[in-house]
Amino acid sequence: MKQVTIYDIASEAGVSVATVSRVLNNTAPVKASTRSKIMKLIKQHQFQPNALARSLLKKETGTIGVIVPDITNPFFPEVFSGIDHEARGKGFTFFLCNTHGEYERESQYLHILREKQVDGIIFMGGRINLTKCTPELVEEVAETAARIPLVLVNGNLPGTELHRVATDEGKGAAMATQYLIEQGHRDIAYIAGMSTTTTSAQKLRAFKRVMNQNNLDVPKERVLYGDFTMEAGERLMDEILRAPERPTAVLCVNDFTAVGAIKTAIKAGLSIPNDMTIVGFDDIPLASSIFPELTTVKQQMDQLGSQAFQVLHKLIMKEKVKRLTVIEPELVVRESSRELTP
Amino acid sequence: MKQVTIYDIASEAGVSVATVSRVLNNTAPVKASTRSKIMKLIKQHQFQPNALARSLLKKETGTIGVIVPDITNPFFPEVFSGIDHEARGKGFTFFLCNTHGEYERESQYLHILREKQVDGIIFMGGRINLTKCTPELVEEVAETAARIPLVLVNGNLPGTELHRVATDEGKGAAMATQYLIEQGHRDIAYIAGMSTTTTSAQKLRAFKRVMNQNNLDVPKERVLYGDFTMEAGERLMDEILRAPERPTAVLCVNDFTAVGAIKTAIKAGLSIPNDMTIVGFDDIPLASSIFPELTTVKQQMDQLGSQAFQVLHKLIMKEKVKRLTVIEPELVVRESSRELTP
DNA sequence: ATGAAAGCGCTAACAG
DNA sequence: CTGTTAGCGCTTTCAT
Repeated sequence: MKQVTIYDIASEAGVSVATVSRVLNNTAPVKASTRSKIMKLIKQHQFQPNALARSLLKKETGTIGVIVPDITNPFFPEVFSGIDHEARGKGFTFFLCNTHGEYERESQYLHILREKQVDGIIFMGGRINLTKCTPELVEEVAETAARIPLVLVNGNLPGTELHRVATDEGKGAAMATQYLIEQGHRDIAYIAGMSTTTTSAQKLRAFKRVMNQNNLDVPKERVLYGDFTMEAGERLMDEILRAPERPTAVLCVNDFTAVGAIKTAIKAGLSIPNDMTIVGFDDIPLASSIFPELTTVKQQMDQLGSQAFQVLHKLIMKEKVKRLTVIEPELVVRESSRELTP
Repeated sequence: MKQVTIYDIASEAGVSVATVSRVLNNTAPVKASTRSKIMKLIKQHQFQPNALARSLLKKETGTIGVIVPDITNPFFPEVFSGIDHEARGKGFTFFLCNTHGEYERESQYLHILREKQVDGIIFMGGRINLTKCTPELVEEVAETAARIPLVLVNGNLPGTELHRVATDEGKGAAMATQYLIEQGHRDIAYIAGMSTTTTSAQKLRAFKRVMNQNNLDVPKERVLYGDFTMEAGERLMDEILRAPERPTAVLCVNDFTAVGAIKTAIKAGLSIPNDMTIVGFDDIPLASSIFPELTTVKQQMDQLGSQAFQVLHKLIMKEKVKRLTVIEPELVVRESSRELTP
């Protein structure tokens, strides 16, 4: 089926393409009679202007690229939803770029998005979460950002001046640790993620700091490294339970890990929170779906998304924006934690 | 920063744009020396061809629209992931269109995707899951499909001949029901979704059929209607528990509902599966995250996605494809169900 | 092996 | 109020 163009409409209406364009965009007054004649033809032929042609000319596509490491991880759909919600009505459409955390794919997408002339890019996960990222990987993003508005979500690329919006994860971990201590816990373990990852490292640092401030020691064996998955949580909790002394509380780098930890603990015959307090991080929907409901540090994913879009939008509009937008974490006490009564 | 074009490269290299285009696309032999000269310029200026211009000409964008009702529902990211996985390497990029199940937004996106000249559309949720959909809503999709390859996932629009890939949900429900009966259950309740929805109605029909085939009655009060959410599951289980007689098993329209049901049951002091068997549907990751792990009917979401893409791709390539692709459901027995021993 | 030129479908001056 | 025309950046004959 051949695409009908503005020319077809114009000639059939006996006017010029300019006139049709005018009624399409309401960009100049058109005599009511010709306008309605054109409108009728448009309806009749189901004419829809070709956005490519328009974008080519206007140098804007109304399209934004969203790069995520894994759309299957509920964290990202929540953020996406926040972006979408905020953008709704502003007429943007989103390319969803799933990278599986592979830097190679991130590079590809950065490339593709530029070719496709997106108006902006929101970048999450992968290389921007590394404690040390290679100069080439950094440079690539910086170069893209020099041409296209770009904002980093929950990440950073030291040495660059990129715009970013991020949860204060250190603060969140500190809050959780403080809470645990106030509840009487002294022997607390931390189940971390990969140590190469800022999201894990920041929390660990905050955890240790607060412990030390309270004159509590963090022996080496109380920090276990996993990979953010439920399986890691299961495995590491198993390790914890196998040790001669068992901590009274376990702080986890994220909710998945915490859920895995809880499962293993329960299967081992413990009662949560009676025998052990377990705290997560993120507050993904899963956290409140399990039983016992998880005490966790909430990242406001929707806020992360909507703020990211707001910043990006200002960048696109060439308005002034501050470099860093911080989203406050929030401790959500539910059922997996309790006060330690000796 | 002004975009550098093929003209800039051409003039700087002292050749015509045609030659540059040829090295870009490897579409005709170019003398090695000029080729490398051009290549160097391309690297140097970080030149990237404008995909809009190319697409305008070629009439293909390498872009596909994916319409989902709610990206926050883990079912859809799983399907998306399947699509993405299958499409990887074929060089497609995806517009993710989140409709919140609003028909109005579905219409908008159908419109937008056409304007943006996507090569194809994958449609899930919303109007295609209605037991009766208004003719206008049907027509709109049919009209789009007449111009752009389109496939329906887990849905249908009676009266049209659209391509679709879908799980045999009726069969899944039948399998689950049969399993329950074989396990000795006689008094089984079904927690449904909205009755206006095919995904709920099909399962209910299958449930009743299998019950009847086994000479079992399904009294009215054993079918409860909710809205697919965890809250509905909680509320309806509450209702079930409040009644004088309690079923020995509950079949749920989806996993969310089942999880809600389990939570309420546990809070009411029941032990699952000892006091009651609960079965879900879908097998989203949540199903195996909770404790006890959920017995459920697995929809192979990744298959749904990859098959949908395969069908769409053939449609795009104008190859022959069969109208309907069925994905087989699979009963996954885990911990929330048990044999009824009198 | 390379260049000239004609569009792809649309918008935006510029002229009436 | 409306038409003419020059591109937007690229690909693709058709020549050379």
